[in-house]
Amino acid sequence: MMRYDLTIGKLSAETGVNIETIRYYEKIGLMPKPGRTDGGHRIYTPIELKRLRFIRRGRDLGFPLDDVRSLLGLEDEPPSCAEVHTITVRHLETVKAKISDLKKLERQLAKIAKECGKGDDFKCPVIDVLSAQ
Amino acid sequence: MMRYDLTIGKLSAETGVNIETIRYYEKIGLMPKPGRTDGGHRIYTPIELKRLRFIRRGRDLGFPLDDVRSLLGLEDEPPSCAEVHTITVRHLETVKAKISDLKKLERQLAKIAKECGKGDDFKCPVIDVLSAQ
DNA sequence: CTTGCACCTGTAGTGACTACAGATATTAGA
DNA sequence: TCTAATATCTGTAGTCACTACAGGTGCAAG
Repeated sequence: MMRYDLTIGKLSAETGVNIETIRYYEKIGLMPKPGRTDGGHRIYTPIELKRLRFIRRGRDLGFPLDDVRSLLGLEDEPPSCAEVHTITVRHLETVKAKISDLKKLERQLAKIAKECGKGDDFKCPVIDVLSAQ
Repeated sequence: MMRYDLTIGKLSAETGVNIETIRYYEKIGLMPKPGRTDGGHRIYTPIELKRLRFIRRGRDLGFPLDDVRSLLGLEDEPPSCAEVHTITVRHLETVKAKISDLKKLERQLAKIAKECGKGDDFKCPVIDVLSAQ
């Protein structure tokens, strides 16, 4: 007899979230404790599928799990749009800051990489930069 | 009698690397085991100071510790300029990839953040995006 | 000689998973 | 119905690069 329940494997396939990760989300309280078969296997409902999709999208947008938790309304109540806005803008700022840091890095690396690889082992510009007093 | 030896605290102040981090580098073999006072405190030489500066600069350039290890020549021999070039270019590529990922994120976040915060709690665009089927 | 700071070791926590090991459940096919 | 293959279970440890204790000892200045 074929079961139409959502096993963890199907949930994983459906959402693209690793099985281990789903269990991890349950452990940290991001996903609810699901029902179980007589044998102890997890079975999920479409509500839980929706929730995992929500989490997945949040993660795809780079929100840390604590933000996702807030967005899900697990802290206290579902957040107001203003609260959501605050969380989103704050996250956007950290993304921007990371980009600017990485661009600085990129310029430095590109500069020394360009000099490098020209053969002279006794005066490598990368090693020079790293060794500079 | 004042000692002119480099204690771990001075080394830390000199390089900007945390004391705990210095001990961690020692534990993972990135920094050598230094001399000790009779009482067991670490004492460093200028050679070790130079090495830590090298590591610090490598980290500032975003190289993972394993790359720094290679650049220091701790794997086998000191790397040739060509090897250094390979490591640097590979790192540069991952930096570029990260930037492009983050820019994609930035655009998505900016777009939904702009829609959001306009007051309507029943149709928040961020929550909408996350909840989309 | 005391006081206060620096330093010691060892362990656990961070974020967000991932990777086992060793056991049990379930399902598809014969 | 039995069996073999696959799926899932729990629990722990590992990843990266640190950081943060706790509880103890060393050392230098006044």
